[in-house]
Amino acid sequence: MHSVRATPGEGPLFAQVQALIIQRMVDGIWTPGERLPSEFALAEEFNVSQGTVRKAFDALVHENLLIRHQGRGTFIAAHSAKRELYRFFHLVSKDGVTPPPQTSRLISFERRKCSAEESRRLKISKSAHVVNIQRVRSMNKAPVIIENIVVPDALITGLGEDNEIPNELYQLYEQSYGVTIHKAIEHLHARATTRSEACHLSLIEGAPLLEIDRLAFTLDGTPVEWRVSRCDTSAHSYLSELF
Amino acid sequence: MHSVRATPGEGPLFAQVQALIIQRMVDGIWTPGERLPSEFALAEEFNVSQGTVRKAFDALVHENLLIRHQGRGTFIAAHSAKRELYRFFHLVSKDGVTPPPQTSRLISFERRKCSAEESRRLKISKSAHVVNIQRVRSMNKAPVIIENIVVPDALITGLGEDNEIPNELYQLYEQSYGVTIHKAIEHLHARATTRSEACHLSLIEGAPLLEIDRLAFTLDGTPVEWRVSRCDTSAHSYLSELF
DNA sequence: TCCTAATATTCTTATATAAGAGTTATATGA
DNA sequence: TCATATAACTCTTATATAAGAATATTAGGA
Repeated sequence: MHSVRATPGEGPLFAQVQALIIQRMVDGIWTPGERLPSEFALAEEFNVSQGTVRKAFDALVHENLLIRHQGRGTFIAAHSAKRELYRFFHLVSKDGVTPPPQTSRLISFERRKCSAEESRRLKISKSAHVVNIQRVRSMNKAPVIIENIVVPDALITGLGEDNEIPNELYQLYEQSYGVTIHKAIEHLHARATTRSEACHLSLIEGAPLLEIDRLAFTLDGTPVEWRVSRCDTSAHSYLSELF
Repeated sequence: MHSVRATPGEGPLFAQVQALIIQRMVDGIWTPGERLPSEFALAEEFNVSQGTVRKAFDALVHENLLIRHQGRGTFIAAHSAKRELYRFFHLVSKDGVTPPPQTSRLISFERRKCSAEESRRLKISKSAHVVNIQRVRSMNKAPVIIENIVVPDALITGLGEDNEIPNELYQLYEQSYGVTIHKAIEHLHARATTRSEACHLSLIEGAPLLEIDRLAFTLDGTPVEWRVSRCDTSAHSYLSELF
C-alpha cells in the first residue's frame, strides 16, 4: 500500500510524512496552536498506514514541534510563557527553584541599519534594517541580566517602543508576527563587567559576568534573533543537563 | 497475552520491560559493551510482544543507554573517548571545530577523608574517603582548564598516582572499576581567576573564568563524581543547544 | 587452507487490528 | 434551557505478521 507522495522524496515513508508535515508548518498552512487532522485522517491522505503517521508524529513530538493530548488530538506546538522559559531560559537561582524573570526594564529601542556583524550573524543583506532592543531583566527584584537583542526589522514590522515588550519575546514573535523560534544555539563565555554594565547591574566594573551569545532559528533554519545576555551569576547559575 | 512480570509493577508493559532492563544493568547482569538478547528472545522471556520490547528498547536508546546496530544486535552503551567527549564535554573552540583536550597535566593526586561539602554533594558518610585529582587540561597546546575532581575512594579503589590518568575519565571508571556515568548536571558561573589559577592557566589574577560545577551520576541515580572546572574562554566557548 | 556463496540472525520499516483511556459532541429528558 | 447520559472521536498501548537491509555465520568448492 506504499503511497504516492505529494513531493517525491527518498528515505523511509515515516520520514517523508515527517517532512511533509514540517513543510506545511513552514508554509504556514498549519500554525502554532492549531490541531492537526487525526492519525487516521492523515494516513488516508498520505496513503500510508496509521502506524507510519504515528512514527512521524512521535519524531515531531520529540523535536518539540507537536504536542499530543490523549482524547483531544495532536497540535502544532505553540510558545507559552512557561514553555518558553523552560526551553530557552536556563538561568536558575542557587536554591534550585527557577523564578522566571519578573520584570524587564527597557534601556533602549531603535530601528537602524544593521552592522556588518549583524548582517553576517543573521544572514541578512548589508543594507537591511534591524530592531535593536536593550534591556535589563531582574530576578527576585534584583537586576541580574543585561541583554542586547537584534531582530531583522522585516520580521517584526510594527513592533515599536510604544508596545509593551514582554519578558517572553518568543511568544510575542509567534503570536503577533508569525515568527516561531524552534531552536537556539548558545555560546557561553566569562567576561569582565564594563562600566556601563556595572551601572545597570549594580556591580563593580571588572566583576565577572556570564555572557550568553545566542542565535535563535525558525523551523526552516533561518537565524532570526541574535541575543547577547550578560548575567550576574553571584546568586544564580546557568543550568545544563548532560545525557 | 499480557505477561507475568519478574517484578510486579504498575504502568504500561513497555515501561515495565524498560525497568527490568535497567535493573539488569544496575545489577551488573548486563555490562557496557555487551550484546543483549534479540527483541524476539526478550519478548519470549518477558511474555510480551516483540513490538512492546521494541518500544522499551527505543526509549533506552533515546536515553543513551542502548545502542542498536541493524543486522548485529542491541548493545549496552559503553563509553568511548569520542562518545564521552561528545556527551560530556561542551567546550568548543572559536572556529567551531572541537578539538578534544590533547593533554592533561596532573597537579595533585590524593586520597583523604572527605570534607563536609563533599560528603553532602556525593551523598557519602562524613568519614568516607575520596580520591581528589587536580589537573590542567590543554587545548591546542595552551592550558585552558584547571579542574578539581572528587570521587569516593570506595568506587575506584586501586587508582593511584602512578596510573596514567587519561583525559577521558569516564571510560576509565567504566572499564577499570565498573562505574558507568549516565548523566551529569552542570551549573555554570562566571568567576574571577585566583592567583593559583592564574599561574596554571597563564592568566592575570582577577581575569574572568567560566566555572563549571558538575555532579555526575550513575544509572541508579548515585552521585559519583563532583568536578569543578574553571575554563579560560578567551579562545573557547561553552556550547549549549536549546530545543 | 582460503575464498565465495548461501543461510541465518537481527534490526528497521511497514502494514493491520483491537482494546483502553481521555476528551468532545450530541441527544434526550426534566 | 440546562443537566445528564450516550456516542463519537482521538491518542495510547498492545498484539501480530512480513519484507527490506545489514551483518554474521556456515558450508562447500577450489
